[in-house]
Amino acid sequence: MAENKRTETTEGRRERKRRQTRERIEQAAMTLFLQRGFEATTIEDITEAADVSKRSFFDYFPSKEEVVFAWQDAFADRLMAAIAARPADESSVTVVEAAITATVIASVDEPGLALGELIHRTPALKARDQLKYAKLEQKLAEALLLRKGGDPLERPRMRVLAAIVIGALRVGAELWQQRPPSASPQDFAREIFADLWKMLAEFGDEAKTRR
Amino acid sequence: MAENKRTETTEGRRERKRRQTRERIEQAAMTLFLQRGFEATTIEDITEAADVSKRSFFDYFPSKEEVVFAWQDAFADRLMAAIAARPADESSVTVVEAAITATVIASVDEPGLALGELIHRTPALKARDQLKYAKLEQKLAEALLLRKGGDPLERPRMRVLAAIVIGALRVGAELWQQRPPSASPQDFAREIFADLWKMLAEFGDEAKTRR
DNA sequence: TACGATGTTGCATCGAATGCAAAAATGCAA
DNA sequence: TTGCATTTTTGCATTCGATGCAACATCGTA
Repeated sequence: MAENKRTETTEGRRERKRRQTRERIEQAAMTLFLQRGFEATTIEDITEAADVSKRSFFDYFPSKEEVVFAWQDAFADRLMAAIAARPADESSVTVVEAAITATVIASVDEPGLALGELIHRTPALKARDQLKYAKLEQKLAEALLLRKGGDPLERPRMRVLAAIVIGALRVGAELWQQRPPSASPQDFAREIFADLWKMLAEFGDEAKTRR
Repeated sequence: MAENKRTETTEGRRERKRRQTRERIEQAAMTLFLQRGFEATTIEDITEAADVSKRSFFDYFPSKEEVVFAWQDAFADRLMAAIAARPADESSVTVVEAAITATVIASVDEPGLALGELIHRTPALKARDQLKYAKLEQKLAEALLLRKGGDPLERPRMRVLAAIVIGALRVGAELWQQRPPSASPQDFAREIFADLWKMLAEFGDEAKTRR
């Protein structure tokens, strides 16, 4: 396996080389994917470009798709950390807005946001992408529930809140790609959330005063 | 190689046999999937059980996964129809609740709901499953937007509403599987939506009266 | 230095998926 | 019925992703 938690050992040449190789594979794969498409790139193309054996690829990544999504675990981890960092007495709504905004802003420069196009036009990747959102939603719900003391009655409620917010994140990500890079991510996030809460209130009222 | 002018005739034996074969493959595949798992079932297992050649499988389904999800197109179609059937002056909230409730009730007896377990424990299928929800969400948003006259300003709003409702549908589907079959689907759907709208109003208020 | 642990590679193999062309089944008309 | 065109089914070869295994290389350390 990849990362091994070695307590007192200095990172030797082994670990360094391994990390370098991993990065070389990742780099080569990304370049080729963006250049000629995901399906049109074979594992052999990648390993040749990265100068490793075809077999070694699977020592670093469990599948071709995982290369594309490897970076995305970082986002989920950051989000969890951002949630944990909020004061305990804040409302769920406030927590989730602050945490997501902070995480998005911290991740907006990362590579991977450029992959949106590639993912969008590759069915297999699109499916995997949605799965990522689902996992994120699950984690978010769990983290929010934890703040509520793990009360089982709050569970569906937090699941729905997570679904709403991640849904907004997805829609927001789409809108972001269509906007020229003029607007700052801060303002954009603020606006998205303001709209979201307003909509929620409106939909709630609409349902309340109906019939 | 002239164009055939009389192809629009009645359904002959050809079409009938083809549909029968398709159903035979589907049936065999489902049985084997539920019996020994998705990955553990090869195409050859299926085609042997269905008594067709291995090659013919791909004449009927583009991939192994598609067999599992073939039935799900029907749900989306029904939902679209249910939306179209609502009076034009109803609010989006009312429309979406009525349409989804009707569609779920009409589909609750179908095979495929039994597949939840299988899908849940097969990563490849889980990804595909999420993609299905994404497509459904997209379609729902489009249908809702159409009722608003296609006003581009309403677009993000309807996208978010669709995300919320489909999110609730996902959570609801999970909860449904955990409930004993004592409660009727009608009551269950009513309860889910009542909770949903209440939550929306609460989250909206929470955001409004904050800071 | 020598030994054990870890990393890398080649090789064989399986299974999904596609292209192609021969063979079989079907529909149709004379 | 028979002959012919169209569609369907099948077998075969091939590509590619993925896995298991064993030989080989590299590295850290006793």
